[in-house]
Amino acid sequence: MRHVAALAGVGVKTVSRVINGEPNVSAATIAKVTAAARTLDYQPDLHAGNLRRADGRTRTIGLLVGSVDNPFSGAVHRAVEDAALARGVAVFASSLDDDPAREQEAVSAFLRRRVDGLILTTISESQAYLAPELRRGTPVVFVDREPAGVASDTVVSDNLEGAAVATRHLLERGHRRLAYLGDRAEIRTAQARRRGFLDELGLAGIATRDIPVIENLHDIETARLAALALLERDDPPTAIFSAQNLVTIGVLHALRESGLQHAIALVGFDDVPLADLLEPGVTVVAQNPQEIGRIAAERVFARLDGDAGPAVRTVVPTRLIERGSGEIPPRERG
Amino acid sequence: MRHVAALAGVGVKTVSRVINGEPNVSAATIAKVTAAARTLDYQPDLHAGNLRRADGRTRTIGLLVGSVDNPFSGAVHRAVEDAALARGVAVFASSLDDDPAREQEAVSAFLRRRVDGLILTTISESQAYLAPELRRGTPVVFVDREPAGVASDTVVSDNLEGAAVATRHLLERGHRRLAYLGDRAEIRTAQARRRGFLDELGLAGIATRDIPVIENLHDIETARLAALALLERDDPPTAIFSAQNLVTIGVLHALRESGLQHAIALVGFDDVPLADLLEPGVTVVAQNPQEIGRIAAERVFARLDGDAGPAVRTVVPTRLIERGSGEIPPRERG
DNA sequence: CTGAAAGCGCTAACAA
DNA sequence: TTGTTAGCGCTTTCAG
Repeated sequence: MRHVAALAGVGVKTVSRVINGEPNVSAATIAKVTAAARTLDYQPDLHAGNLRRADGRTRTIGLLVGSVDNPFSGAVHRAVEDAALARGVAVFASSLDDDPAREQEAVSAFLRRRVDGLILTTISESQAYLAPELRRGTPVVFVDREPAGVASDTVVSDNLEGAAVATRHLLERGHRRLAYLGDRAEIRTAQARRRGFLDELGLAGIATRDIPVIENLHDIETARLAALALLERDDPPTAIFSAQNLVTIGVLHALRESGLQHAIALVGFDDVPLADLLEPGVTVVAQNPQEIGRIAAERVFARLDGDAGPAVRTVVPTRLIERGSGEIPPRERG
Repeated sequence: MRHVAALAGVGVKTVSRVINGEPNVSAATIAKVTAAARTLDYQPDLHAGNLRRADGRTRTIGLLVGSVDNPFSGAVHRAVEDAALARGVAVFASSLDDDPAREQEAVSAFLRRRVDGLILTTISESQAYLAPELRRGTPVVFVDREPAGVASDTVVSDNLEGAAVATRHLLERGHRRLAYLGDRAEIRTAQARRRGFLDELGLAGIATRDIPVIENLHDIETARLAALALLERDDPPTAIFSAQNLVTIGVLHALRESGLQHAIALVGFDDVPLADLLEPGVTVVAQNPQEIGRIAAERVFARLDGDAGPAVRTVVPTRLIERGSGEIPPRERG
C-alpha cells in the first residue's frame, strides 16, 4: 500500500479511501491511485485492515457439514455459498465425519481465523464450549442437528414428523412387519427419526418389541451388510424405513443383491441421487437442504446485521415423494 | 493476549512463546499462562500473527470447483480437505458455475484473504492474470482443466484417452451410428473429450460429418431436452457417448422417458451416483476425483515446502466400468 | 529463561 | 479533499 501511495504520489490514507470506495476523493486522484495499484498488482490485505477496522469483520464464515462429499451437505453448502457470495463473504468448509474431535478442531480452526459467524453440524454431547464465543457476539447457527447445552439459532428438518409420515405411508399400505435402519444412536436427529417411526407403530397398535431397530449404521457398506442380514432372517420385514441417505443406498444395494427390490417396500429419509431412475423408483421423505442452507445463512447475516432477538428454531418441512418402492404391498408371510 | 499476560503476570512475548510451543520457557510459566488463557477463553488471532510472522503463512488455501454440490467436485474437495487438515490448513471453497466472472471474483477473494495456495478449476479464456501472483511465489494448481496463458502445476484426467476408450468400446460392439452429447464447447476439457471421440471414429473409418455432436449442455435439463430431440430424429443413434456427469444424467432421463434405456447404448464420461443400481447399469469411463484432489493438494504443499521445479502436469488415468448400458448391441435400422 | 521495543498492512481519528 | 499519527494483536529482534 505504501508503494502504491508512493507511486501515485499521495498518502496511504488516500489509497485506503480509493480502495474502499470512500467518498471525498477527487476523480483525478482516484484515477492515479487505481493506475498505480494496477501497475503494482496491488491486492489489499483484508486481514490487516480487520485488525483496526471498527466492525472487526473478516467477511468470512465457517461451515461445518457432515461431509463435503455427501449430497445433502453439498446442497446445504451451495445454498450457504450463494447467500455468502451475495454479501462478499467467503466460506470455510469442513467435514465433521461424526467425530467429536473433528467438531472441536474445526470450530477452533474457524475461531482462530476470526470468522464472523459459524454454521455447524455437530456430534459432541454438548456445545456448551461455544458459550463464551456466543457471549462475545459471534453468531452460531446449528444445522441439521439440535445443539445441547447452549441456545442459538437452529435450522432442522421436521425429523419426527417426516419419519412418522414415512411410517404411516407403509402402515396404510398394510405393512405390519416393518424394520428401522438408522444412523448413529447418539445423534439427536437420528433419535427423532427413530422416535417418529416407533411412535407411529405404537399408535397403530403394533408391538414394537418385535420390530427390528438397527442403529449405528454410518456408511453405505455397514448399512448394506445390516440390511442383508436382516433380509436373511427367518421372518424378514415386508417394509423397511431407512433413516438416512447413505443407509438408504446401502439398503438399495442389499435389496438388489437379494433380488427383493420389487418385493419389499422401502421408504428412505432424505432424498437420494437418481432415486427416480431406479427400478422401482425410491420413495423418500425428502428434506430440503437448499432451504436449510439458505435459512441458516440468512440467520447468520441477520445476527451480524444486529438482530439480537432470542434464539430462533426453524423447522423445515419434509415432503413425501412416492416413486414406487414405498408403494409395494406387503407380501404374504412365506 | 495482553490480558492473558497481565493475568499470568508475565510479558506478552512469554505468552506468545507458550501459545506457539516455543522452547525456553519454564514449566511453571507454561502452567500459569495456560491457566490464564483458559480463564479468559483466549483464542490466538492467526491473522494478526501473520502480519509479522517470517513465513507470512495464513495456513489457508482456496479451492475453486465446478460446484460444491456436484459429486465430482465434492470428491475432489473432500480429498483436498483431508490433505489440508493433516497440515492444519483450512480450505476456502467456492463454486465456479462455469462463469468467468465468478472465477475472477473467487480468485480475488482468495487473494485478498492471503491464502497460501490456490487449487483452481477455471473457465476464463486465459489465466494470465495469475502471473504476478505466481511470480510472488503463491502456488497455483489447476484441476480438471488445463490453464492457458500461464504455466503451473496441473492435475487432469486423461480426457482424450478416456473418451477414446469409451468410443472404442461402442465401436467394438458394432455401433456405427454414434452421437456425442457434451459440455460447453469452450471448455478445453470438453474439447479433449470431443476430440477423443471424433478421432476414434475417424480411425474406424466413420464419416464424422453425419455424427451428431451436440455441445453446450450445461445441466441435467438441457441435456435431457437435447437427448429427447436426438432420439426423435428419423435416424436416431444406436449409441450415445455423454461426456460429463450431469449430461449423462440428463440422457438417462431422456432414455427412460422414451423407453429406450435397453435399446440404445450409453457410455458416460465421469461416474454417476448409483450408476450400478440402475437398470441397465450405467457404463462409464470413471474419473478418479479423490486422486485428483489428493495430488492437487500434494502439489500445493510441495510448493509451499520449497519445491521450485518446473510446472508438473499430472494425468490421472480413467477407468472403463462396464455395467450394462455400454454393452447394448446396435439395433437394426428400423 | 524472560521482557521491551519496533513494526507487519491497514484503518480510525483528527488535523490541515 | 488530503495527510499524519496512533494502534489493531501479534512476532521479530535484541537486550537483559
